[in-house]
Amino acid sequence: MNVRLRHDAIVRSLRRTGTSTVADLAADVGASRRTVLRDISALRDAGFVIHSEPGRGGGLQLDPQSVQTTTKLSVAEVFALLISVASMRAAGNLPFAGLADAGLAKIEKALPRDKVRDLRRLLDCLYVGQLSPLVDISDLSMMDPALLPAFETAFLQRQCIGFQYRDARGGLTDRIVEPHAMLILPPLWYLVAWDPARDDLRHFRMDRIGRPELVQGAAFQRRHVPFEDHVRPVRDLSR
Amino acid sequence: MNVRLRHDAIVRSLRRTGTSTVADLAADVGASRRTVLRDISALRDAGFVIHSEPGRGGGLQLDPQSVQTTTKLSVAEVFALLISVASMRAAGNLPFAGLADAGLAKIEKALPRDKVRDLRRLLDCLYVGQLSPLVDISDLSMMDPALLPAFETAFLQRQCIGFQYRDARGGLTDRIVEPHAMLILPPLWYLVAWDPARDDLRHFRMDRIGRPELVQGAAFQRRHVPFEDHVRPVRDLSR
DNA sequence: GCTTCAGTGCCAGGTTTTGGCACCATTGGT
DNA sequence: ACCAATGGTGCCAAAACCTGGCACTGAAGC
Repeated sequence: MNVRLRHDAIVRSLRRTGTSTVADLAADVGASRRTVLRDISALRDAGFVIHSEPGRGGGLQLDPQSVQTTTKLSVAEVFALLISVASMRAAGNLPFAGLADAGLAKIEKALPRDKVRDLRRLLDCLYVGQLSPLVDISDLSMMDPALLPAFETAFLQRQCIGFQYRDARGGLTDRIVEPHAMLILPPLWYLVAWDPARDDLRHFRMDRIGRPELVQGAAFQRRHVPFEDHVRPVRDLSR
Repeated sequence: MNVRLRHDAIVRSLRRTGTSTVADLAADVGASRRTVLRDISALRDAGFVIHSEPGRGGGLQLDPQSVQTTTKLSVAEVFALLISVASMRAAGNLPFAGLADAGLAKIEKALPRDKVRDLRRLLDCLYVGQLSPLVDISDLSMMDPALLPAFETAFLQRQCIGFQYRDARGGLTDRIVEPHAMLILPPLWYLVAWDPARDDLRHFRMDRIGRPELVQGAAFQRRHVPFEDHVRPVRDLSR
């Protein structure tokens, strides 16, 4: 097992159990006691605060304060993984097509250890919160995943996208918009997009969007306009 | 020298010199030609586009675009991850926690088939796009990262958070709100939060928020209200 | 005094990384 | 046509690193 993954596993285990002994951890992550001790030492070097108590009833305990750091680290790891997926996708063709067994094996081996620091820096800056306890992410009834690839392409290539939209009153309209962002407010997803026809920034509920398709050759009209101009209308949101 | 550091060094060197040969790189980072070639291969797997030209006057060249592309994709996927990790962190034991853990562990092992499907589904479902070409992620002038930890805690622990807010007209008000989500619409960040005092959902520009602090003991008033109720006002956004 | 625990030092075995080598393909110059 | 410079690959042995076992110490509780 990879060192980094094992470190993560240890941190997760500690967070889950609260307190556990080195021997338990070793059994948990499938490594020897000695190795776990080395890992603990490394984690401490990396900034994790891990309390230890010798003697009967003792054990290791991860300082809850440092859990933030913990999460960042593991996020960084997963993120690294996604980057590799992304690169595979870029190299290949279809969205996530590369996620075959071979691809995953490749992820495991080939790369992204060198990316991790960059990622961590990114993650320090990029953050999102959500009202998690109220949300079951696995309930995606409000969002049809099949829609996403088209939007992904539109976002990344600054292409306009057309779709049918059913508004709050049930009326159907055809839209061609420049997609800017997703607002994820579980369980609802909103597309934040500029509607050139209405010269306004609109929010579309993703679950009301149907039959999206890229508008070939229709790049953003505002391509060369400074972004500030683009975003200005949004100020309305902030009241 | 560490692999990761060497990869970094190679990328830096390539960026600095524009074009250089494998032999030069080897001398630069203090490794053998063979090792540098291996590193180049790894970097390519990781998504760096490195052009190469054999023959006299040839050499390696790092495609400046490719670095951006990598970043763009990463940003898109960070969101997805943060969401899953957020839920993982909060729930600790619910669906996604298992999936994330399993995903990582399996990858490490060379993966059972059935989890691959789950993982793919996870990746398919969690997604976000952004108008990347217009955005320089490193420009965070509009957002003070120092603010984030407090908000993270507030999100995750459903604690109210208080801050000073300078509204569009420059007036200062003190707010105590229940934070729901971040809307990231580069370069602006918005906090989407319920303001109990005004009984309304508001959008706050993060760059107008000052001196945030958790309101100890002030959990969300609406803690046990079904999420739908909570989110209903947002429908306004979708027009 | 015994047991349970964290922690350290050491070493043999195993795994991974590295460097050297031979070799091929391509390119531009002579 | 030939040569030198350059990227790229396969192979292998040596070097470096990681791991697990072992013996040990010290602290805490019973």
